[in-house]
Amino acid sequence: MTTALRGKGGRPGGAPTLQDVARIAGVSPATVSRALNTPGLVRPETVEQVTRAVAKTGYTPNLLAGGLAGGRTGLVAVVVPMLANSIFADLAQAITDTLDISGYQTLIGLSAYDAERADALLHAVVSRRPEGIILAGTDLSAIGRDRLAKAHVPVVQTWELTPDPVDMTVGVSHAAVGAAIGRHLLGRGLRRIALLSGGDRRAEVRFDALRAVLTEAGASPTPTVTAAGVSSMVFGRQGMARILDAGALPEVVVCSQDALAQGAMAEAQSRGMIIPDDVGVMGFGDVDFAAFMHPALTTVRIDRRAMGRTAAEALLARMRLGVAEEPAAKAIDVGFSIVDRASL
Amino acid sequence: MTTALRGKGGRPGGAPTLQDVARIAGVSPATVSRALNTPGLVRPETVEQVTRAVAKTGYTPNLLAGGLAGGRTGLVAVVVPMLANSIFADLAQAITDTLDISGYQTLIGLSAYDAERADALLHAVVSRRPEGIILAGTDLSAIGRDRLAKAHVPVVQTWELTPDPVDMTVGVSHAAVGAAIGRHLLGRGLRRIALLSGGDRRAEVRFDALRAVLTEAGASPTPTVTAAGVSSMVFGRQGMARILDAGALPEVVVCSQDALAQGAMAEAQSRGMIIPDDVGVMGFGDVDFAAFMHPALTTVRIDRRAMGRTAAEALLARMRLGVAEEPAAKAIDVGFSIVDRASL
DNA sequence: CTGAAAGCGCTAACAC
DNA sequence: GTGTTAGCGCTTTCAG
Repeated sequence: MTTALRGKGGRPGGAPTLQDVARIAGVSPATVSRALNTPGLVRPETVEQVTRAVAKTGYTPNLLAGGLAGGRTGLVAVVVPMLANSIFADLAQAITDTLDISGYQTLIGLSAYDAERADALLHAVVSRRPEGIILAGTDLSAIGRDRLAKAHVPVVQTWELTPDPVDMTVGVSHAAVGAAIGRHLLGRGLRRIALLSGGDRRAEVRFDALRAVLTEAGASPTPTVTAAGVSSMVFGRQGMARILDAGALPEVVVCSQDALAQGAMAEAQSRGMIIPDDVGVMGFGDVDFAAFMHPALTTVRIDRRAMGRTAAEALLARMRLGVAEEPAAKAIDVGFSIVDRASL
Repeated sequence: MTTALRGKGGRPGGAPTLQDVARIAGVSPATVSRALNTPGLVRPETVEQVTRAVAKTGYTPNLLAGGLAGGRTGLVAVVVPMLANSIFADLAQAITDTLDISGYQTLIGLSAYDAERADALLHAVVSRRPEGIILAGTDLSAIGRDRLAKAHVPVVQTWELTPDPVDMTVGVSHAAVGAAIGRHLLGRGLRRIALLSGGDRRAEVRFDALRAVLTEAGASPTPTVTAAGVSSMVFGRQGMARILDAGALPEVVVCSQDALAQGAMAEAQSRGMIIPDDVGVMGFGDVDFAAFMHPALTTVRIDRRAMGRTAAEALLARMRLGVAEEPAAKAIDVGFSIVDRASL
């Protein structure tokens, strides 16, 4: 198992070490370390010598050793369900970009919407001793929570505003979104409202809140069609077909994702219906994309890039503070907005 | 800077160590290490004792220390330009999933299509001593190549079939794609062909090859419109407008991405044109998505998931082989297919 | 099958 | 400013 990593001095096979650099620069290893990490504490000429020796040897620091010795790994772990979902790709991207500026590297783990996977992943992740952890859209089992707590590391849970965060949470309240959608539709005088759900837990939270608002206002019943599956657009189309075939044409179909809404619109249009005149469609997620696909689509806008940035910044602040301290804020609501281009 | 990572025994603050587990289990640290990593070499009862001690202490191995001592980090680095682009999100996802099965963790780095960023990133990445590196859609500068070579680690370059790979390459030949598109269109008797390019280098490679095929066949000139920008759909729409406004209606508009094609179709449709009767549109990339958006869209299908899997598997095989050996194959062409639903 | 000993490459007090 | 001295927590020969 003697890989290229191993080997003695630096000559045959093994990567050059701090020692090698020190020898060539004619200084002690400690000085090389300082010249590299805190050049302010070293005489400029010495730094220069070290720099030359580094160039000559092609030295690359070993952060495993550095992290072990110094207690700082420069690593932040980000756990998302999957990258193929643009929500999490955007979040991960924004988080990575933000952390990068502060010199942290991002270790991304994919939990696959699976609690067991998430637990195993958390174990693996904590083994790398990250200085902070961001969980996006990942529900935690009891043992997952426990692992995180034991890691003694700042944790930010994001996407959804978690009711009882392990440490901190940054996101939106999906119940608030649902209620806002309900009030918005009622405010427009709409009563016959159909729901098309992708079936994920957060969609249910939104729709529950939405139903509550409608019920309270005495609005007509709201049949819900659940269309879960791999391709949201395809299922959106099928779901819309079911709604339209069911008789009683709704004034508006509220979809739990923009992709679903797109499929729904495609189905309506293929039947010669005009949106929003014949039927309104409402989405959720990425307003820019959605609006482009159909200017008459109303949707809920959540700025994922901003959310990712906020989450990362909250984590960084917390890391500076130290885990022992109380965080400045346990929860940050980044909010949302309803973008209505249809005048439904 | 004494973080929670540091501290002595395991009592106040610091995470429990192998030592702690050993003490509680009443065995030596070496035995604990074996019980955890190579349980086959340890008496079952001993393993049991260790397992209990691990549970009792809530011990999580420190992979920094493990990697440093053992020379195996269990880490593979994946560098992609960005996650917000679904091509790379899909690739990264497939790679991560595949590596996960073999027990490797994925360190994802974002190069932002920027050679300088990529160089810095590579340095940071190599510092973590990954056992393998996958570069997806990332062009390498001379110094980037050098860093990689010096890392003495298996490297797979993917997405594009790199002409002169550092180590191995897995992907498609974009020149072959372009030529195939050309032959396909000519075969359908089409001559008035417009090109709508997103402006990236690989798109240019495809279009150069496409133009060459057309020219050789004596096909009519092919005006190219370049529409680069943040939102491909919006630019696709604008680009299509330019093409349509330019006069001479083409029989088909070839777009360098599906998103561009979508925008182009939206523009054509908004002008009351029927696709593909009035004008054909051809895309590139994600056939499922594209086909759904418009059944009359012809596109080039590249299976990113399969590509990611193949790249990861090639890397794993190479890692087993050892960097010293010659790889089984320096290049693997995963191919593509043209999906024509329009009968253009 | 298990223990003792020797590092892996680097940082961090301390001295000088 | 710079060198010396100890480890960080783990794996791994090498004995037994």
